Amino acid sequence: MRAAPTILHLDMDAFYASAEQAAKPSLRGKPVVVGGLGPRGVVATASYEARRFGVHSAMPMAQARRLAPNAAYLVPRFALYRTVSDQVMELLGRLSPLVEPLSLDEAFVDLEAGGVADDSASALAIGEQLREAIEAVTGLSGSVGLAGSKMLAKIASEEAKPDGILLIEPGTERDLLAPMPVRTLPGVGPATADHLRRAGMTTVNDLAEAGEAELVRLLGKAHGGSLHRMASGRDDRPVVAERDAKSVSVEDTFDTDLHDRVRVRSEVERLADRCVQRLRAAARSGRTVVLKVRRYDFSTLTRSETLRGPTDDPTVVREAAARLLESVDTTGGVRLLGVGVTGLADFTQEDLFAQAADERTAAGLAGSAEAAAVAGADAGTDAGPTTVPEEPEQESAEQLAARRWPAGHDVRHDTYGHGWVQGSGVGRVTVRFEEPESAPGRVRTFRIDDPELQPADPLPLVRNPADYSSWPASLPKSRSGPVAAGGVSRP
DNA sequence: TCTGGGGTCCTAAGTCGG
DNA sequence: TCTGCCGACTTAGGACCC
Repeated sequence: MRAAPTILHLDMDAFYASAEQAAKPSLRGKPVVVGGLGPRGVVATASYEARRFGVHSAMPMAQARRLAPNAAYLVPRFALYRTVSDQVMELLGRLSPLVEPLSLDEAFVDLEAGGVADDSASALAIGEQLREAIEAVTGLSGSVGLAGSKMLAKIASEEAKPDGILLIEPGTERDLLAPMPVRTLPGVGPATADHLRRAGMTTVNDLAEAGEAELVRLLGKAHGGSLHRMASGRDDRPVVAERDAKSVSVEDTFDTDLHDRVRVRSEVERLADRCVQRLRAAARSGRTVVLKVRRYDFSTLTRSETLRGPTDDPTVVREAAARLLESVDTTGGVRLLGVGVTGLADFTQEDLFAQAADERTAAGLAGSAEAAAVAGADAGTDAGPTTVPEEPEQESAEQLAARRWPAGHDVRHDTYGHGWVQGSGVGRVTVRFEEPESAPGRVRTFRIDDPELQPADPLPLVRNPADYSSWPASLPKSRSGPVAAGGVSRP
């Protein structure tokens, strides 16, 4: 806990849904739901208009459709969100070398380390300027929380939502926290909240008064201890700029459960290949291979195998995953499969030699020539969160149309210009022709194989953004040194 | 109508070596 | 050599986060 409220938490408001509304004028002011559209999809983000119907994230899509049948249902477009996120993070990087992104739409900033704020007044001023800058550059709104610790800054931005700013003055945090429900604290989810409720604790004050020993007894050393500190308003976790990933994993939920063992096996190998592609893209290698299986009844189990050394060889990972699958009973059906790698190491030249030596040994012993094959595969897949049809070869015309023309994706028509897919089915695709800065546009319907219609890249949400290249205006001298040493990357 | 995908951290039990 | 203890590591699962 520091003396001045100089930790800033930024949270973009209903990020995915707001980005879609900014991209599609006809959706502004309307309920928008972004998420997986398959039979097992869930809501990623609901616009505030959709939330009024009771729709919220993590809710099954089918339930959302019943609550808000007239909302627009869109598939997420991570490329667009990442572009906007990069713009936002670039602005944050101007405030401090210490920026800790939590996701595409959220980050902590240590304003003190940036030398841009050292008291409440200057922190508030910077927070307001930041919100203006984000709005001007991206067209979207974000909420800002300011406090002396990460926990309180995050609680503050949550309270400020939507489109607001809130500063928690040091000295007031205990009183502010006391009446809040335990779920407010980071690390308290449904299970812990239930546990605490059974012990008679429902508010943050209950936790603070229970004492550390009691919480440790209930929840264990690490969790109980940290919870008691949080409940007492104590949180000295630093803002950490760059942390290395500790694992890489991919998983797929299937539209219908898999029963065929051969099919299960081939899916595992496909996932292993995708996992390795990601691993290689990150220039890492890993030592422990993890297989995840979710069965028909939603019971989930994992099996792992630790190799003698780190690898990024697709054959090695594929075979390890296949071995792990042998120990899993899949009768009854498989709902989800996942393959991951942990125990990550930086990919080094030595690894390359070791790898090659291993492969020669393996080839020599087992006589397997393919072991040395290089997996240059780079399919550039961007599957998104949609679930996988069980039998691609038996796909209906409807599914085919949805795959070629995903709801919400951009298109360009030779005659009518830029638009987005409003829906598709029975050989037809419906397109609304509008752009981020146009008036709401008109809808037209085409055959799904209309040669004039092509998929298109998202357009920038703001065509000519205001120039923030010299923001914030007055930079204290302290910035020149630490920035270079701190190593925050700015495009 | 059930319940995504990508992660992190913690705990507990078993094993192994010194 | 036997026994006990400790620490490190592996494995599985659970909770939580966005």
